[in-house]
Amino acid sequence: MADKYSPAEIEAKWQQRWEADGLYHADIDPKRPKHYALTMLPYPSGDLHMGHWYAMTPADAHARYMRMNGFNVMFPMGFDAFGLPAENAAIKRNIHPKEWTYANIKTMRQQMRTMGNMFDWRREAVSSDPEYYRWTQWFFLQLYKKGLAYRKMAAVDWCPKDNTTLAREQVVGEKRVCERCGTPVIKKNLEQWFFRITNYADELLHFEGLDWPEQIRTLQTNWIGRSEGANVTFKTEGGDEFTIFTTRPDTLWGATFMVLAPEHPLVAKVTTQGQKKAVEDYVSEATRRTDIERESMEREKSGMFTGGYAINPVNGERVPIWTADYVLMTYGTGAIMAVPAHDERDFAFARKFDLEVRPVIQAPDAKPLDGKTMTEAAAHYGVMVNSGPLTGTNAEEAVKKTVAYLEKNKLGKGAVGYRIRDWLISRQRYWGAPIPMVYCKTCGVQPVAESELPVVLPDDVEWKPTGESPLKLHPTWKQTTCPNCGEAAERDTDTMDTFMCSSWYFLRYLSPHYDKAPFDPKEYDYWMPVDVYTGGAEHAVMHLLYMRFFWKALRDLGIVEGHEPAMKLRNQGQILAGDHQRMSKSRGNVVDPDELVRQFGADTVRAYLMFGYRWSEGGPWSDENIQGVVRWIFRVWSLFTEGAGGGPRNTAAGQKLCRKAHQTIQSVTRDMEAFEFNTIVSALMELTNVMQEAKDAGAAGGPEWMEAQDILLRLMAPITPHVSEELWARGGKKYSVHLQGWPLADETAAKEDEITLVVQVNGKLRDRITVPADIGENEAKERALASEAVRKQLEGKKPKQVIVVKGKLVNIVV
RNA sequence: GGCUCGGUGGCGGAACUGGCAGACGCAGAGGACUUAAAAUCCUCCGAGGGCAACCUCUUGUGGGUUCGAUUCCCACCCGAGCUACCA
Repeated sequence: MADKYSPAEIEAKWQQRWEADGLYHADIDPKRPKHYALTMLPYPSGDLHMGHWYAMTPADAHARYMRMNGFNVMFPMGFDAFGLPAENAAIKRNIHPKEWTYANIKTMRQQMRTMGNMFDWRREAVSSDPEYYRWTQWFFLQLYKKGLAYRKMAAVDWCPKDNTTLAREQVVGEKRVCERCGTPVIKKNLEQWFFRITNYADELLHFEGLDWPEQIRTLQTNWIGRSEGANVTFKTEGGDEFTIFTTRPDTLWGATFMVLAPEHPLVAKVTTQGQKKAVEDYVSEATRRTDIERESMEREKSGMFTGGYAINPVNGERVPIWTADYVLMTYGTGAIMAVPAHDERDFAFARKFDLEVRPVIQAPDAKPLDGKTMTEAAAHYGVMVNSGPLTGTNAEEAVKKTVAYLEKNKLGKGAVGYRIRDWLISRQRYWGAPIPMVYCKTCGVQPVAESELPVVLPDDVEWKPTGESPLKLHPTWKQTTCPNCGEAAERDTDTMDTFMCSSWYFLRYLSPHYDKAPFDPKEYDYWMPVDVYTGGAEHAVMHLLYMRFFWKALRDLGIVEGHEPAMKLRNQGQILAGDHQRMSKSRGNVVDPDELVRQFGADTVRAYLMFGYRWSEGGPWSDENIQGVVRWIFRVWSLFTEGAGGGPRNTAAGQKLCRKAHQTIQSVTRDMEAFEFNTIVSALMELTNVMQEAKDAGAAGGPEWMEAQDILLRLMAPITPHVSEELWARGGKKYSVHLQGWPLADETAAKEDEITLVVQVNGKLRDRITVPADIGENEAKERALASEAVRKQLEGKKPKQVIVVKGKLVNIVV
């Protein structure tokens, strides 16, 4: 008698059994090839939501697939527990961040267990544990010693709501808002810690050997923003040298004024007595403007003539020097030559202040440019005109020849500019790893001794943000002694950007409790690098870039080997609410996975998330579509638990089933490799349908039937681990289905012996004929020409050409 | 403005290397079972025309290459993401 499919019962049962047996423990085993499957770890900001399920369960399915293929698979999980999300949630509820975070971790751990994933929980790492952040601090010290961490005063991005500085990468969107809370950021002059990610700008552009999505590589490449050009040294009339960066050295003869950033050190010096007041006013206004909300900033050009002049080194011309805030102190040299005829921004500036526009590049087939009448800059390349010795040089070589000319005459040289800035890692927040540095009145900045780590984050702090670092307000915490001279000194009271914690978490999974180093070298040697990394594309220029930088820095420190931490990257899309909006509590459109698990079981939720969407795309949640998967699992259940049904043995049906089963192995295997889970589930549904047909035809119980059952359960095991295990056990097979090998397709069995040949006339479908699969070209042609429908179409006309595509079609051209 | 990705039935989505467009599902229609409903099962299901065999149209729009284009090329429209005074 068939009993009812009861997911709640069987899922709990198997989860307990797997746990008790340590079925998913990943231990070093030199006899088996390893596979490190990593999925991005969650912030413990509250409940586990649909996005976590969508990211983690297909990743789990793939990890399980690798395991069935003979790999020793490690699939660890942890919590990115420090940082703003947890802290803000805690503030809102007036609970201490530590209490809130650890309570959430406890709940989320339980929720994650209901997914039925093959996480090895013994390897769990929590970044807010002292045994974890001890090593985050240790890494900071290593970077500091290598000169990759430095402190400087700079105009930095500040979030007025979260009361902290942010890295450039964490300021997003048109309105330049805080990545976490959406508040427009402002600029503040502060002394902060930075990591020299710019040292690695060039290397980070290289993705050789990495199987990463094009999209991520493009985003990172654009973010790094490499541009080639030249540095050219100009002299002021007063004799001071200053260097400008340009990507268009070929326009050097068209420079009609110079622009210095308002913060440029030379501004004060070149300013004449007559312009002094006006320039000082402009500079202070420009500096103040960076403090005002960015939103109100207009694109209208502003600037002030300094009264000073520079000498153009290529032609000795006297060029006026201006200062304007459209030139940024943080890019290039903070100074430019302005070529209004060929640069949009310079053009707008020149028109506004009535400065000369002089064309020096001419497009070959266009009317000669006239600086007086031009209405927009001509930014294209072309033939150089009015350019002294280089006049006549054409587009392809103009830039190169100019650089060569500059170098030969010692006027400048080729140079490369990058858009990326150093990574600002200081945060004026409580819930993070304290920066392990000490300030001594006599010895200056001193690193905490490694033996003193971790610098423990105190609990008894007024942790609500005030704009000052909470640790600064603690009565005693910051008081310490100088590691160098032993006199009284003060600790750094900022904490580290949580992206620092997540830049190395995959190394901590190797040995989360190891206390001699950040990781156990034995584990490292076996498991690293990460073979497959899965997660959201929104981390393209944050976590995914930081992580690569961090790894390269560790490599140069001799801590790790190899150039990249994760070889293959796959991104999932986002699950939206049914109304195509992002799920959010404020919109009230959140679908609770716990509720769905109660209603349908984890297997159904897993299978639906894999079936309903192209994984890389995501899409809106649908309560209706999940019904298809509910029915499918139920049909599979019935197929295995109901009696074989009577009827005579039907060999044709059995053969068809056998063929379908082996074809399904082929397609599911192919799609697993490609992370295309939706077509995996539909292929499994098709196989189920053919099994039903075979059963109705009386083939149940036969050898093909038994084989198909075996194949279906193995193929389903990664997708729906619980029901597969249950039906596997009920079939009297050896525990566990998850320890079985992935089925191998028998090519001969999968082969069709008859195929449908498409017959076209002039590329239009006219007939379909059933022929033996191995039909020869000539015979196919003959049979097609013999077709009734074709003869009707031809009306006696002679075919001009007949194209035969083996196994596919015959096209008759008249 | 720049870069990137995408646009296929009422809906989610298939289509491997240029070769039957719409697999697999959802929703819908009709039928079986039932006192009835739910569940389940069977049939139909891109649009238009035709009693029918069948014909015509159809993968954002317009061109092109090809025996043949959802797939390749060009232009344009629309949407999403990233970026934005980066010289």
